[in-house]
Amino acid sequence: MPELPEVETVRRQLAAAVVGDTIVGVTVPYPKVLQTQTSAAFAKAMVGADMVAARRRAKVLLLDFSNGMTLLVHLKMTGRFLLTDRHPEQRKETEVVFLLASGRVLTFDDVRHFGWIKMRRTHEVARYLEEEGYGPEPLDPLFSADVFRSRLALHSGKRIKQALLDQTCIAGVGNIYADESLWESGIAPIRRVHRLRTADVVALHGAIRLILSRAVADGGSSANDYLDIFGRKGNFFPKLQAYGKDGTSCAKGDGGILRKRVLGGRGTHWCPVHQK
DNA sequence: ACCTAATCCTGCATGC
DNA sequence: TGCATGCAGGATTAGG
Repeated sequence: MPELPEVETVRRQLAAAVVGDTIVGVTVPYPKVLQTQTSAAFAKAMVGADMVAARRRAKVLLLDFSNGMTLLVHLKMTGRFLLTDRHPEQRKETEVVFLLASGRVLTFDDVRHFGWIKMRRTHEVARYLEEEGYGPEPLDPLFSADVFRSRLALHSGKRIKQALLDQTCIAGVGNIYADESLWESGIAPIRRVHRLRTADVVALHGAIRLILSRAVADGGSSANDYLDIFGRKGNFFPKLQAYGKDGTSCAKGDGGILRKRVLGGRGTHWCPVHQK
């Protein structure tokens, strides 16, 4: 399920491979994915537009076009862009097809139809994001432990796992990297935020940045469905130490057996020995 | 203020 | 083999 590292990987690939190309045709086999336009209006606006930038905020891709519009794309769990040299075989999960001037085809697929695409004027995107209230970008150099502490203070009564999943607290962290960061920093997911000591916050801050940057460097994790725009899996999955590791012994070497329980509706994995 | 359940949706794993 | 069940989950929302 795409989180910051997976979305960032897709962003980089689109920036390198698609920016500069021009959309020459659009079809929308699954119009419900478009949250702000009809298929006809969408196609009319996009045909002839050049992709001029691929940005990201939280888990949202921001694709800027020369027509002054930006596509905001959320992959949710199974959304994916796929870039191919020639027109792909028809797939029932394909939601949007972009024909490019280069002759290549970019599709947006989503088996579970959770993802969405919105269109906004590029100059209004900053305001849109402001209204969504996303928290700081964890890999931003300005995201210090102090900033993290002040964000957490807005969620003081929650369990730390749920604060990490709240995009208004910190942006881009999802279920996998929340569990990994808590495992790395030795904090139990059920801990209340206001019970965290400064040293805990500093450790967690460092763990989030370390793990997310490593995962970005590895092209993300393919735990279930994630594929990049070339249909390849990410390389970080084998490096996960907590997610999906329930029943196995803790890699910290403390003799703990990782457990799993549902917390806030999300499968949560942790080591009962070193995570306190 | 916080919690859980339901919702959206399909594929896959499990169990009988 | 085939059928039913449940589980996975990002984010939002309704209800407790």
